[in-house]
Amino acid sequence: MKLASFNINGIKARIEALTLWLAEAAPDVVVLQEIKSVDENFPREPFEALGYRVETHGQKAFNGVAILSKLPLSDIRRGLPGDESDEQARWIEAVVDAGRPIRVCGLYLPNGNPAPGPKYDYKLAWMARMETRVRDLLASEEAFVCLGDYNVIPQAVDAAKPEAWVTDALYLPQSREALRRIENLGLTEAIRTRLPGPGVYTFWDFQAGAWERNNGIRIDHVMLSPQAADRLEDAGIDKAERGKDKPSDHVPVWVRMAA
DNA sequence: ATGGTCGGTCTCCGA
Repeated sequence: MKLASFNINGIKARIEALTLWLAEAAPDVVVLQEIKSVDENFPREPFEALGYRVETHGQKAFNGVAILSKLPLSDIRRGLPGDESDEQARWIEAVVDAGRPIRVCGLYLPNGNPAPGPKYDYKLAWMARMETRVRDLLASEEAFVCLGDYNVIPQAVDAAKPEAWVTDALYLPQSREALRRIENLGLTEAIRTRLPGPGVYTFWDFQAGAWERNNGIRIDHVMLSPQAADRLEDAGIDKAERGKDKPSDHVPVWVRMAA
């Protein structure tokens, strides 16, 4: 089974690039971030035509996540637990009924800039809530995967120019520490196990010729529970997508698991 | 040294 994550930066602008990639990469399940659409306006048809079930958790203009799956889904949940007042659509999860079930959590972690400030406080609070959710899932001992746009550069090796990020919410020590707290609960980051770097990136800014200069960062991650890590076969990054027509600023990341 | 680009949208905000 192949699972993927792709921050598409607007579903309406990405229908063509996304359908072309899906036809070529053929993931069984893909989680999307930044759909920037309400559920009612999400263009389901082109994806259903490719054999995908479509589950969205959208909001107007910003954020928004989705799961596309060729396999049946159950226990679909929208929103990260822990704050009833949080209206930002950044978390969706479901159990994929593969040969053995696996829970898939698709996440769009807050950017947090400018830091310090209320947006950074929200990022850190959101990460604390995610830590709680991961603790609860680990206690269940089920196989699960948390994948998406984490908006955290884990280490200096994960940026072409780490010195340019030292005051940025994506790289501040507190952000990286919060990410380590989650990972150190017992998760395995699948992409790094196969592609340790340096020079392995998942995002290149639209500005200042970042792609042409390979001025990238690694911020899209795939975290596996111990039971899921046992089933990891391969992982990768579809870097070529960034060089195609009308690309997102992120590229897809994927893992292949034993069924 | 600093400006540069996207997407979505109550013409500027978020990234």
